[in-house]
Amino acid sequence: MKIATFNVNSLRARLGIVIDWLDKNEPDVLCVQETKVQDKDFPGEAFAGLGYNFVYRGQKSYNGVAVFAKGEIEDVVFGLDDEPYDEARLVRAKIGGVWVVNSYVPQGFEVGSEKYEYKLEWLGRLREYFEKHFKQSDKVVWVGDFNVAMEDIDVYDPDGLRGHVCFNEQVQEALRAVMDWGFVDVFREHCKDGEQYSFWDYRMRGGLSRNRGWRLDYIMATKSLAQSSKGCYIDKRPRMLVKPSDHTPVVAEFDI
DNA sequence: ATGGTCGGCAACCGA
Repeated sequence: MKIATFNVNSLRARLGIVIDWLDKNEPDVLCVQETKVQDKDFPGEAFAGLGYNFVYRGQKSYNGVAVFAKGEIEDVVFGLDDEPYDEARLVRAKIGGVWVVNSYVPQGFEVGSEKYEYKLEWLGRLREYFEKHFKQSDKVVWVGDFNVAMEDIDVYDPDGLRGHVCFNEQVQEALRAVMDWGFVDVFREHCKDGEQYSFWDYRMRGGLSRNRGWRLDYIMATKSLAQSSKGCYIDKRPRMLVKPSDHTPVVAEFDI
């Protein structure tokens, strides 16, 4: 099973890129974030034409998640377990015997702000979510834009960026607490190198050419599932296109 | 170099 995650920064603006990527890479599952489209305007026809099933939940202007799969998508539930549910940031579904959880973790604005506190609380609630709905022995793959870089090698300038809303000990501990429920960082299992990023800020001049990036997009798997992973890679090809997202896809293959 | 660029959507917000 090949599964991918991609923050598309508007599905409609990036529709051609996403369709082309799906057509060429043929993942069994693609999870996307920041679709930025209301459900009534979701561009589903293009994906149906490729033979993909899909579920989605969006809102006006911001957020939005979707899951595309070759197989049946079952037991779909959007959002966390209590208010605010944030249905446009989280979805779980069962696909081919694997539980897929697609999340768009709040970015947090700046340390000390209400949005930052919300981000920390959100990660805390996500830990409870996994405790409630799954067992560590289940095959669970948790993917998405986590808006946290875990280690120094996951950002281009750790000393300059330390304290950033996506790179400080507090958010790292919050994400670590979720991971400690029972997840393995599949990319890191296969690649110990630095300078392996999935996000480059549009505002950073020459950010991509100088590789001034962050690894914010993850594929996590429960231990039994991670043991079956054959590989994991970041696909930078979409960043070479005319209208790239600021993120790029991360892909993992499992021998199941 | 205390900046910069996107997308959505109609003035700024979010990233």
